Amino acid sequence: MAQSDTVDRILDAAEVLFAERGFSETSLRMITSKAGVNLAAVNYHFGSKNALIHAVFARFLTPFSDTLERAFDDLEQRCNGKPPTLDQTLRALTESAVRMPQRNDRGISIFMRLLGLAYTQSQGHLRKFLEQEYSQPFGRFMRLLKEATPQLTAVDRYWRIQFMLGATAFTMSSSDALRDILQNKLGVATTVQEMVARLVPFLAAGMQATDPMQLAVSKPSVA
Amino acid sequence: MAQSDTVDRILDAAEVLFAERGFSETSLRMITSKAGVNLAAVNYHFGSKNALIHAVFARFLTPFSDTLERAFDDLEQRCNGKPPTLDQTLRALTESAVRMPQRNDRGISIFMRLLGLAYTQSQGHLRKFLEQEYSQPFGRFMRLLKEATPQLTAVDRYWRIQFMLGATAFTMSSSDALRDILQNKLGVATTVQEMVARLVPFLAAGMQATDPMQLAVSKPSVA
DNA sequence: TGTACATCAGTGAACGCGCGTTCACTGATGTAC
DNA sequence: TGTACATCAGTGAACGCGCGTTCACTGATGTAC
Repeated sequence: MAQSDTVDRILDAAEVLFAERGFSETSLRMITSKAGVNLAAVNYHFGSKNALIHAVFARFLTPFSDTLERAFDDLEQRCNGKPPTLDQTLRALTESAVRMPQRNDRGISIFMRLLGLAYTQSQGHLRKFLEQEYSQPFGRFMRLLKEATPQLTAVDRYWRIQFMLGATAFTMSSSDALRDILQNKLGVATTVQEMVARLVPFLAAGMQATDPMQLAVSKPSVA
Repeated sequence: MAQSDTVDRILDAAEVLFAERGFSETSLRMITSKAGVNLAAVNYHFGSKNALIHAVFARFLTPFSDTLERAFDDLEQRCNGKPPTLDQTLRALTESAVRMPQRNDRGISIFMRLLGLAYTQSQGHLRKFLEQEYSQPFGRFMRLLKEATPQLTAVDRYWRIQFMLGATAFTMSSSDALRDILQNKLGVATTVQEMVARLVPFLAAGMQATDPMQLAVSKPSVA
C-alpha cells in the first residue's frame, strides 16, 4: 500500500456489492467497510455516490466497448461488403462479453449482473451516463441488427429488439440465481458461457419469427 | 366518504406510485399524501410497508389468477385430452392479462409494470409472498409449457423459460416508456394489446428454436 | 329512553435510525530558495 | 544542506434529512342493561 490503492479498493468493493444488492440498496458505509477504507474516501475520490456508480461502469465498459468495436471491425472485414447475419452479429457481441479479460473468476458474472441492473433498475443518471459514453458501439450494433433483418418493418424490429434486450438483461441480472436453481433442481452445473450460448439461438429465432399478424412476409433462413 | 374508503385510497395511490417509481423509491409519505390520508393510516390498516406491497399485488393478482385458471380450463377442454400447443398456452396467458377487468384505462399498463417490477426488483419478501399465494396457476402454466415442448430437454426448457420470462417482464416493466419512445421516433402509437400480440410470436419462435448445439433435434411446426 | 362502556377508524407528533455529504484537521511527500 | 511552504491522500466526527414505525389520543358509532 505504498502508493494509494484506495481508489481500486473502493471500485472492487462497490462492484461486488452493487452486483449483489443493486445500487440504492448498497450504502457507502457497506462499500467502505468492505474495502477497508474511510467512509469519506468515496466522496473525496469520486465526489458522490452516483459518480462512483459511473466509475464502476466505466472501468469495465470502456475496455468492453473497445473489444466490441474490434470484433465488429473484424466481422465486417470478413464479410467484405455484405451485411453480417443476425447470428454473426449476436455472436460478435456475446463473445466479446464472454472473452473479456477478467480481474477474477467471478468477473464475468459480476459484469453480466451489472449490465442487467443498469437496464432494470431505473437509475436515470446511469442511463444518461451510459448513453453519452457508449452511444457509438451501441449505435453500431443497432445498425448491424437493422442490416441483418431487412425483412422486418421498423416497428417490428423496434419491438423485437426490446424483447431481445429484455431476455438478455433479465437473464444476465439473475444469472447467478438461475444457475443455482438449475443446479438444485436438475443437478446440472452451467457456466455463464453455456448460458449465453443457449441465449443466442433463442434471440435469433425470436428476432426472425414469422409474425402471424403479417403472414405474407417470408422468413429467410439463417446462414 | 360515509363508510371508510381509506384502504382503497391507499391501495390506489400505492399502486400508481409503485408502478411509476418502484418499491423502495416510493415512501409512505408520498403514498399517503397522494391518497389524502394520514401517514399512520398505512401501518394502521396494513401493518407495514411490505404488507402494503403484498396487498397491492393481491388486489389484482387474485382476480387475474382466477381468470387464468378459467382460461386454462377452457383451453384444456377445447383440446380434449391432447396437450395444448405452445402458442395456445401463451395466448391463454396473455389474453387473460389483457382482458382483465380494469379499474381505469391506465389499469393494464400499471398491471404490466407491477408484474415486471416484481421480477426485476429484488424484493425477497415479495417473491416469497407470490410463490406462496400463486403457486397453483404458476405450476399449471409450467406444466402446460412442458407438454407443449416435448422436443426440448429439461435443461433447454428451463433456460428458454427464463429467457421468455425476461423478455416479458422487462417489456412489461418498461412498456409505457417503450411505447413513448416508439411514438417519438417513428410516430407510431401502440396499444398494450398490440405490444403483447407482437411478443407472443417472438417468444414462441425462441422457445422452439433449433439449437445449433444439438442440430439433430427436429422442430415440429406450430398448429 | 338514557347512560355507561367498548370498539373502531383515524390522527398528530414524535421516535430512532441509516443515509449521503461536509468540514476541519493530520501527516506524509514534494518543491523552491 | 536546511527551512518554509504547498500539495495531496486520507480521517474522525458531525450535519441535516427522510425514512418506517410507534404511541397516546380523539371522536364517532354500536351495544348492553
